[in-house]
Amino acid sequence: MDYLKGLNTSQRQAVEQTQGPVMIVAGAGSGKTRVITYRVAHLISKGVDPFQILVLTFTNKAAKEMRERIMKVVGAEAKNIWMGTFHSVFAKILRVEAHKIGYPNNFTIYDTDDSKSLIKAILKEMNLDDKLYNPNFVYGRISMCKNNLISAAEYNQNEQIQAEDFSTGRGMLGKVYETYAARCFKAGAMDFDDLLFKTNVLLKEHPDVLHKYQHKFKYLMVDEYQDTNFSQYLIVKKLAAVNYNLCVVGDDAQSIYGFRGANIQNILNFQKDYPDVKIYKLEQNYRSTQNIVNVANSIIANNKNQLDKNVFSENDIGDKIKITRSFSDNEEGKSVAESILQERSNNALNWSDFAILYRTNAQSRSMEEALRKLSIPYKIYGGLSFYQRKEIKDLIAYFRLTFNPSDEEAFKRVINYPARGIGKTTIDKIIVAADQQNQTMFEIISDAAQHLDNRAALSVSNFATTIKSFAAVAKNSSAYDAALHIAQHSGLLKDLYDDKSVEGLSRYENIQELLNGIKEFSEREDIEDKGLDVFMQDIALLTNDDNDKGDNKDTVSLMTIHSSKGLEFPQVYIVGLEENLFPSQMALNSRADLEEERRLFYVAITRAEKKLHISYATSRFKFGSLINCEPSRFLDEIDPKYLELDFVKKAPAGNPFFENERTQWQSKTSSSNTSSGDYFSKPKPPVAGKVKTTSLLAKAHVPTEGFTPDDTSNLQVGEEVEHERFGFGKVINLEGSKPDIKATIFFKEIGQKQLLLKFAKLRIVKN
DNA sequence: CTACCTTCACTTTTT
DNA sequence: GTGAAGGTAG
Repeated sequence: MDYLKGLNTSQRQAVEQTQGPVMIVAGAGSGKTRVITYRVAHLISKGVDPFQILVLTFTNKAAKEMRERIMKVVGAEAKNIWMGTFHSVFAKILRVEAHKIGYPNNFTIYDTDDSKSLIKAILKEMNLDDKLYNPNFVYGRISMCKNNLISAAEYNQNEQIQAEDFSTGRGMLGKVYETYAARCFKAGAMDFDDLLFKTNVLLKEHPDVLHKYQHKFKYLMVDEYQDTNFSQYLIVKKLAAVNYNLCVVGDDAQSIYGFRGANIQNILNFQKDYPDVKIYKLEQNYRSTQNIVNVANSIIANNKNQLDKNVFSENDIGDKIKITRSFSDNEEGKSVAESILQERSNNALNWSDFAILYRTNAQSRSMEEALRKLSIPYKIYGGLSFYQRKEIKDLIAYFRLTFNPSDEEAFKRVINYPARGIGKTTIDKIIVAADQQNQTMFEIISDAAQHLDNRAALSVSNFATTIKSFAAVAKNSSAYDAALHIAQHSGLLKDLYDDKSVEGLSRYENIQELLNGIKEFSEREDIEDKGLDVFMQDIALLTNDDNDKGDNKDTVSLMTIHSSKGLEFPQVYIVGLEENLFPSQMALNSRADLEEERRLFYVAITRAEKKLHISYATSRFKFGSLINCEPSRFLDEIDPKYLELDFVKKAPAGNPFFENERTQWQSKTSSSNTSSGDYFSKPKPPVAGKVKTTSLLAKAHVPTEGFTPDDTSNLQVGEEVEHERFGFGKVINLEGSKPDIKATIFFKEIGQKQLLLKFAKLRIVKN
């Protein structure tokens, strides 16, 4: 057992304790992944069938990485382990069992956009104010309910919830939830939360199914246990209730998904659920310097609610943590980019040794700009994933509709894209008819003549025929052939091809890339059924990093702190340490939220191996206008002895961040303006006050009194006309023939315009 | 019905 | 500053 040699005592104990409940409390950088990897390898080497091992992770990235590492130890057998995110594993199980709870096994998975769009539609149909019933709020509320296993029926029966809703004027929320659930069901669709919620329903209502999986999975492991919500907690608890071989791994200090329903109590209370649990603490950090670990500890010490542990490092003491102040977000980007350039050449590092971490995706822009100006290669992780791009979602919507014509969101997405003359009025009629007849929208258009007048009925039933023909083609073709056929015959490919703008070109390329991906899938030899329907099944669960073709280019990494979890870099820059940004403004209302932000900062700090840089700006653009920023309270929580401030010669007594803010800021500004070698456009001094844009149409033309449009069918080039809003102008060209004559008119106030004479209301000015 | 223009909301984080 | 949504001219 070679692999056991490389482990320290507690790591090794955790690996060898394969029976019964086990909790591993793993501090940051303490070799957690190693332990899980070896524990699984150990199980297999002891003769456990990989098919009986279930490993649940939180992100696709973690699952992928772990599988690769296990593969290195135990070889190809690792492929047979059940390993994946909660969502993907239970989606896979539901694909087998869904019919037992009334869903088709080929159910669609609604992503967040689909869910919100459905909620908006429902609010509109119910005539509810979408300010009061903000779709984001409603979605969050429904999501929270599902994560806590509160069904729509229970929601409506719960007096406390009802009272609360009525008191805030949102008495219809329960009805919205109910309708939303019913519409998803009707569409044969599950949203993200349903994948867990319905798994719970399945296990509860079908003891035989529960029994089957309890016996199938003899060993369970859950990574990032601190991030589980109640729904996930209960699934795990039920599945483990026969064999009790449940091992959970986590770090309460790194619980950062509370906003998504994660319940930190799940890990804090694990011992209560399993009194005979064996607990192992991994406290030695192998990743970071002592300075970095100490800073992280000094931050997290400000939180109250946590498991007792003492993370330490025996690595070098290392450099102090460098704190940089800039006067604007752009300046911050510049200083980070310059610092990377310098650190790289001083220490002979690669670009990939650097990461820039931020609180919100919006912050990436100023960083990107600065990196680009210095020709530093970078890659942004997260943000809009490939599969969330409009054109990709459009094509996938066609696929979805092909296999599940009930899919309402896919239907609405493509019914009139590319344009086929089916407008809002027609769609509204379809919705009403579907509701009245209790049929799906697709059923209505399959029988269009019944519900619509001639012209609309024709275009709509053509659409239905097209989709049905796709289904026929898909049945007998490989995924790639089917996908290509659909892309072509839906008109989508042509529509994108015709768009020669820069964005249009990139959209077309994206579609090509998706098709290439499907082609690769079609050519895989490890899968038997290579139909497009199989390719489609989990596409909603895929995220950005699943599309990476493992191209290990040497680039600086940019990402949010959330997506950096589990990663490590020699040098880390954490940017935007400002009040209302980090901690986020949304987190200032409760102690629990603020503690979560602090844990987030802890996660960020502990990504760094050798050197940590922190920066903040005293002003930044938000919502397009400039605001002033104060340094984050978290900075004050760091013991100054670990810090190096590059902007204060000698740290003033007391709080080093607030003192003399103004004078320091001014000296920084003037010095940076005089510094040479400026690759940047002149730093713009922050302009106090508003930036006003003057609208061209600010003052509309006031028509001459008694304005009445003339008959313009015989209008001639050179004549002067007056338009109600555009003012006075001269006809400079006429083209086309009656009644579709198009006139080019030069208006004095607003410039040239093209107008169709049969519509335009013009008065001919007589000289 | 479509195209364009104006307005407004948006920035927490992800499966 | 950006993208979606709604309004309105053609």
